[in-house]
Amino acid sequence: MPRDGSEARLRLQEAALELYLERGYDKTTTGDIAARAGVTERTFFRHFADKREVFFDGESQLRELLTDAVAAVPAGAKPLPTLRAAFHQAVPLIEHNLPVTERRYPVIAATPALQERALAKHAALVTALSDALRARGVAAQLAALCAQVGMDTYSIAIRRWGADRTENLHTHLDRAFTELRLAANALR
Amino acid sequence: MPRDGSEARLRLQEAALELYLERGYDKTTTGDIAARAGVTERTFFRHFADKREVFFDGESQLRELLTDAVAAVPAGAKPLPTLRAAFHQAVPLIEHNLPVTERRYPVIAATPALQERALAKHAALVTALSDALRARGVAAQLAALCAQVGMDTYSIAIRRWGADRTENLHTHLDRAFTELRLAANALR
DNA sequence: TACATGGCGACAGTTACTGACACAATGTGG
DNA sequence: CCACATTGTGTCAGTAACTGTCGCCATGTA
Repeated sequence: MPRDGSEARLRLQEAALELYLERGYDKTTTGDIAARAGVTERTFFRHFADKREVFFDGESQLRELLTDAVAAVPAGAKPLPTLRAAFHQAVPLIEHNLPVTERRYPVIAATPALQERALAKHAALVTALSDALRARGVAAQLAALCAQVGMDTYSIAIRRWGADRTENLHTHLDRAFTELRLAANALR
Repeated sequence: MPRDGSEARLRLQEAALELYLERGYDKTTTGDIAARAGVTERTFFRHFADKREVFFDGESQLRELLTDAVAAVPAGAKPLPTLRAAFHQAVPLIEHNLPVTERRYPVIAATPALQERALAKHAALVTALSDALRARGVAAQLAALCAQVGMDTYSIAIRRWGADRTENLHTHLDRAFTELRLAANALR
């Protein structure tokens, strides 16, 4: 029995993804996942809080990258341009994760329970970005609004990129933020 | 045994809210809720899909009101102004629901499982609004972006209103949308 | 070589949720 | 007024997600 449980953790994640793809989320039990990973069900729950959590990983990595990128933007930049710049910084990571993301996509699309968890992860990123903006001196209320709106624009750009890979993510990102500016300009 | 089960349904909702407030979400079982409502646990699951769903109701009412309001906005209006007008139409309903909303708030704030479900309800409203915008001829991609951003701005206005009741919801709504316009204008 | 640490298996237990069947109350057609 | 279908409910059995507890054993350290 290895002292380092990270190997078992990785096997569990891979086994879960495979089984969710093969049989669907609802028709695979946590016992199934554990068996394929070569551990017991109890060990599964030592590594992951629940059956949904095993599906989402590396989110902390993106959060750190984004908050660091926000902090690194030159002082004086406005909130939304700051976020847009941070999202551009994250493009390489997103591109690197694309193969895994593409495998996950059909599973999420098919199971509401995973969609809910994805929304929760999204919301966690929003609060992290809001905190990062406040650390730059942005007023709390404005930071919350911009973090939410910016994150949504970012998500939509990624979604569009996934559906139309003929243009790179940077282009989709700039286009989405431009659409946001134009749409918001129609207010008043 | 009454033929109309809507009474039992209402009792279950009230019982759930009371118990979640008294003991917390995690420490109340579905059997507890059913017992207080005077029915069996099986009947609970005939009325609600799961332990979280009993907490959220009347969401379909808001959805209908908002989509109808979007459809009623004069043709030619841009997406975000359309949504802002629809949100203003919904103010009386929100004000009317305030007592219930205030009771629910501390429970949601204390339990992640309910926060997730609340996010899912929010997302459902976003897609409903996106569809309503497309029905007005807005391009699909723009509709998705505006529905998301508009709904977020709406939610933030409601949150601010809840924390600062010295000004009415209409005022908070207009202020949030103005902040959105100004923040987005800084993009380029 | 003794000891502390930490990941793991084994096992029992709680609880959310589902399927199947029976019954009772109500609305409907004759 | 009497079949009869409909519908909400109770009962019971069963599955599966998750938790607490204990003991084992492999590894890192004195």
